[in-house]
Amino acid sequence: MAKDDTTIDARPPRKRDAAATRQRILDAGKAAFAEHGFAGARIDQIARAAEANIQMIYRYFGGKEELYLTALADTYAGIRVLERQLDLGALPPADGMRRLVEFTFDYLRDNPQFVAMIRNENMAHGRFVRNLPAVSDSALPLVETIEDLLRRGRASGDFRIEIDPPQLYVTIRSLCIIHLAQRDTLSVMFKRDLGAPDWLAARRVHVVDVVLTFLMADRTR
Amino acid sequence: MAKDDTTIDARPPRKRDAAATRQRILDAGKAAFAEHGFAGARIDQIARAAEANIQMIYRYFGGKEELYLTALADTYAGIRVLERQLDLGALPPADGMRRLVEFTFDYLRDNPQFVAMIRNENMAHGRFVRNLPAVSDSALPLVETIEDLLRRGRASGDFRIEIDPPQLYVTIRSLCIIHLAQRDTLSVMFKRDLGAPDWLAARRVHVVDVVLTFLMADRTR
Amino acid sequence: MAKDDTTIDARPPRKRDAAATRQRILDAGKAAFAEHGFAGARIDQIARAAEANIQMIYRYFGGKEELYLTALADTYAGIRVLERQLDLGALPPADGMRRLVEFTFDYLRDNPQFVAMIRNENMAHGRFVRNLPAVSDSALPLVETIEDLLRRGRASGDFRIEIDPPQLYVTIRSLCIIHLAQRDTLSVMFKRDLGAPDWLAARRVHVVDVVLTFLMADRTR
Amino acid sequence: MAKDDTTIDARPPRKRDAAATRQRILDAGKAAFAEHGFAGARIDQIARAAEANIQMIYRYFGGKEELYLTALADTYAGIRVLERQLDLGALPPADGMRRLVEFTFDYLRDNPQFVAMIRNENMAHGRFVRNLPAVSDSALPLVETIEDLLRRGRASGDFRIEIDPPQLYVTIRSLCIIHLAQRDTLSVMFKRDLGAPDWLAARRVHVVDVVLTFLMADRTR
DNA sequence: GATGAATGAGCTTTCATTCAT
DNA sequence: TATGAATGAAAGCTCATTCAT
Repeated sequence: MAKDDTTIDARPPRKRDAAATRQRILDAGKAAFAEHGFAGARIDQIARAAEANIQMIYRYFGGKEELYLTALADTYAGIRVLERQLDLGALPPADGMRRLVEFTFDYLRDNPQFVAMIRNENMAHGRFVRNLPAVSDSALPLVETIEDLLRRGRASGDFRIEIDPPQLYVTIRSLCIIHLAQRDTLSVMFKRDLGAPDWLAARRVHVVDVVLTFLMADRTR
Repeated sequence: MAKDDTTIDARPPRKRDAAATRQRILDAGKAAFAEHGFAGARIDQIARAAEANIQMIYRYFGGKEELYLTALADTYAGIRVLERQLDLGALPPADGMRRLVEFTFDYLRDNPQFVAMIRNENMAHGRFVRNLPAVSDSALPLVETIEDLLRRGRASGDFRIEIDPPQLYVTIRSLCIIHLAQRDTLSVMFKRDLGAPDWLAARRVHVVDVVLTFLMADRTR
Repeated sequence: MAKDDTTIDARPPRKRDAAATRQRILDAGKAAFAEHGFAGARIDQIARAAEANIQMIYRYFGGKEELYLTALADTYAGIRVLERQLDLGALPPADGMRRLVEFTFDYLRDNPQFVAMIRNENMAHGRFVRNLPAVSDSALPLVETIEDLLRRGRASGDFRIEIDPPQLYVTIRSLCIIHLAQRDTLSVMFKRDLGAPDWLAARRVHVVDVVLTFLMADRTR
Repeated sequence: MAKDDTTIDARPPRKRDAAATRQRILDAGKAAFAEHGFAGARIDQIARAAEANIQMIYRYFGGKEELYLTALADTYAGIRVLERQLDLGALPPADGMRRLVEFTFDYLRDNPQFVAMIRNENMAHGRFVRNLPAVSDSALPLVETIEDLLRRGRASGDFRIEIDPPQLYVTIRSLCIIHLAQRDTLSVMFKRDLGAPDWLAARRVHVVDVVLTFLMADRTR
């Protein structure tokens, strides 16, 4: 009946591993903040979810705010690492751009906590994110990547437009994130679930199409 | 008897106009919810901003939640009305589409409370918006408008692509709203203010370009 | 038996008198702070003692610290008023001095909260008292009174010593307060209760004797 | 194997000396209790100040309360020892009395922790001090000393007054301690620092004068 | 219609203390 | 002997809400 026949109590006696406890708290915090925002997340609920107790949050992080900051930094760290591993320099520009869009789309789709944290931050008017170097420095490599793709694309004749890299990235980001960041309102509006797999698949194709068409279309005719 | 009409009363001119008081509360509520979200907004602060007192909120709306719901409905009502007045049927399809994009862009730019309420709702997983017919019914005329534009555009040869109207609208919405909904994080990321007038002007041109290019580009070559 | 025969419940239904509630809280606060010090006093216990609830403390005073400050100021206000009513100018200098000492002795004996608050403040290194004008200005009239007595005493030949008024007042204060401020330690030390009426009576005589002898003794012989 | 005697160990020289650790904790405790009182002192802060950790406090003393008791007893032990070494029996009565007052004055001035602990105890209504034989027995030799001085003084004609020895000692103590025990309130009141060296020097002279004048004055004239 | 008084519920944070190695 | 991990209990404070004029 219990999950284990031989032991009476399935629960582990007591975790005495600081790193593990800290990590469980951080994970629980990320989940809670993503789900409820900074103000809405409850410190005792995070502790319970982490199978720890409240005081451990204070011991390991200092307080709710510090835990949030850590969760935020940790969340941003994820995409940063992957973006750097992309290595689009070896691909033909159109392929590289397609790859970048798809990566962005997939990453956001697969990391709802990241999307949620972005929302939190904008709700708080960037109060915390403003002090995270991980965020304010995250654009540079990305912009350089895009710049390189655009340059090579124009050189090869694939891309026929001059475009500010940040402008382009904002567009890519917007196309890839809107159905996640505003999933509920849009889903109600269109009476379909914008998080459903088939819809996501269709949108992925569409988004790539929009971006590449924009870059490659012949406007001279 | 007590209050004498002819004497100058030292007391501040207490508004005895129920409708006006109600409206002031609603406006203050919309501002507060937009600024701080549902959880973050303070009922007493709303009362003070409305130059009313807390109990009036309960009298006129029933509670914080009901006030929020009213504020939400009211906020959504605004765009609905304007969307219906658009009357794009008379314009050539490309012009109509440009008009639609520009209207969307401008409306969102000029109504930050609307953008903020969308964020609130998605943070709350659509808890309130789900029950607002004003929202769930708002897409229909829009979809019909787009359908009409697309049909006419394909007929005229201007538009060379088959596209699901909701998909297109999500794209338009995304391009027009991202720099507002995620203004703070993107501004930190790119070290520039995405709410600045010149940036907005540039983006407006870009957004129209992206949409129209997508629809009009010749993919056959 | 109960205060009213016809009602079942003797408790008043609910106090709706703001001033009375505020006063009850202040009184309870003064008692609690005197008894347990700032850190030791409990906000909920004060509320209960005042037959109010915690939130009223915040409503009327702003917080524990502000309540303490008010209690402190209020406590100091008491002696200030009485000191000003002393009017020793009409008495012969020796009588005036005796009167001052006796007043000081009696006031301190009859106002244990004042003595306790002095202790609190010194324990807190004057953190709160420093910002109370009621305290820092309280010495001036007193010093002037003493100065007048000393001048007149020297002129009449009753007092045969030159003495700094603050120095004298510190001595008077010390003689009158020590058995109260350090009642417990001294009582343990001497195995008798220094708060007992007969001991107090004896000390009162002694204290007056010490001060007057000091002022009037003939040191020339 | 692990720890090598001949190699320089990078680790800080961990004290493996139980007695030394205990002493450091006790010293830190005395300082902390003197500074902040029993309730205000923090157990972890004491541990840190002692360069030990919290658990050592429990190991060596049993808990906060027991540490406080030990600190209290230790503090009282100091003055006891010195008082016994005074040996005033060899001095002429007036000189002996002067010596007693000066010793009391100097000891209190130089041992602020003692003054502070007295305050703590009176704040706690003697809860701890009551059970310390070191305190309740401390008066006896002192009273005997004073009795001897008074007897000899009256015999020699130097002292012209009958006075209860405890009464006199309370007066001496009061004159010597007030500016220390109530330094902050009195300093604020008189707008001068009662702990300043020159003020202390002046008071020392004054205090001796008050006591000796009281004892030696001719009241018969 | 409007307002001061009162309250229930909950939240973050702190502190002394004990457990396990 | 020493230390990192964990916990029970409570404290101060805030917020939405209702009561009584």
